[in-house]
Amino acid sequence: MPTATSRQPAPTVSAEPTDPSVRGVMTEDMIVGAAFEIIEECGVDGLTMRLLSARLDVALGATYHRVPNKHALLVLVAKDLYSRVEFPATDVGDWKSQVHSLLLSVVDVLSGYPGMAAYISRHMDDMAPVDVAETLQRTLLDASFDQEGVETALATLFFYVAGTLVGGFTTDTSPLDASRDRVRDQFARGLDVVLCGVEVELQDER
Amino acid sequence: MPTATSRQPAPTVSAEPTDPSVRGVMTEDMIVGAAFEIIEECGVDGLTMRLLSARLDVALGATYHRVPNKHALLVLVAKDLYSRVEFPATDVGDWKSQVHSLLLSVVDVLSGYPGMAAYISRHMDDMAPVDVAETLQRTLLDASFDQEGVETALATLFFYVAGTLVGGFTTDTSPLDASRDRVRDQFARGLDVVLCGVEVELQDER
DNA sequence: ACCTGAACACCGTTCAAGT
DNA sequence: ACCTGAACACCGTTCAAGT
Repeated sequence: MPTATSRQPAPTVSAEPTDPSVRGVMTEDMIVGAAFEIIEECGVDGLTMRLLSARLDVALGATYHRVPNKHALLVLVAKDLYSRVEFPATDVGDWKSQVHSLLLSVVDVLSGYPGMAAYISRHMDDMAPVDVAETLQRTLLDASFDQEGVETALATLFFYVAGTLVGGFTTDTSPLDASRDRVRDQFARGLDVVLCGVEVELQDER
Repeated sequence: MPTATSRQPAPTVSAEPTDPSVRGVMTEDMIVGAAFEIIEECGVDGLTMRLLSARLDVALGATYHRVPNKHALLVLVAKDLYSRVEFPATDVGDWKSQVHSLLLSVVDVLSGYPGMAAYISRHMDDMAPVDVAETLQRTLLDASFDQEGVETALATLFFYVAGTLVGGFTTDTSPLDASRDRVRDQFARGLDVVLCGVEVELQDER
């Protein structure tokens, strides 16, 4: 039975580079975990290789021993975030509700880490959410869109989501959960507007 | 007769803070102008107060004598860019085509300055394009939207535009004009999809 | 193999000192 | 009033040196 498929829970990153049973080693997971904490509190702009090292209680060089640079670290962070996105069941609801809940999950996952979406948007080459994109594409194709329609719909949805994440949620430290909820609701309403436009586009094609 | 109203052309910034006839003074306009050149070539990330001062052939402190800090400079740059946006005539075409051409002008103006849209998105408090927002609001109200509908439509369009600007156009130095045109076309198609959804929303209200 | 910490080449911003 | 340039407090990244 095809149910909702979330991937994995917390900081899971690639294969184990070092045996975690050994005491005193600093794994990639620990670095990514600490990075999450800092980004949550101070945003991506507040994430500093020095601050990160201090929180891990190691020297600056030790962090660089596990992670080649800050960008690579943020790629790992993004990958981990994507693994938390919940993919809706393919047999429940129409394509619109499936796309709606998938993208709402994306926003929920990313909106808790200020500046992350902005960083991802600026580095789409390295950090594109391929699973999400492929799922969206499949969903639209199953809904009998043709290739060109899928392309337009995907780009439109994509830019709408990116815009909300970058512009809607304060990129700096926003301790106001109330405003986050308001933007979330606004996003959901606007998403339905966009999906409505996509549907009309679909009807024109058939 | 209400025709297309562009504001002013190139680097025009506020009132004159110093008499430009005096030799040897460095006006705010000169700083903003040099900033434009650098952003065009190197993006906002490549704009450095030192590089800017070097291009103006003055010491670092001289730049800070005219402009309080880098953020304030970018606010001036944004204001100047907004003045280049072309506002469509209110008596030609329907509301959809008016919104379409206004937002296309916004994209045209901002897409030439890599990283600028991303910076604006992160500092909406200081840098919101008020004229554009007000014009959009009036256009939608004239098209018989109610207050709530206008709000949703505005937010949706806004986020879509922001997403395209931040994600669609490479934020770094993109010497490929071909890809810029492709993204522009894609934006225009997606914008029609969004406007289509907005129109259906309007019909539901009436 | 893993970690340390000084060092390098940058930033934005400030400010005493000059003209 | 306007400008200079050294100085401060940061960055990301590197790398000889230790264990």
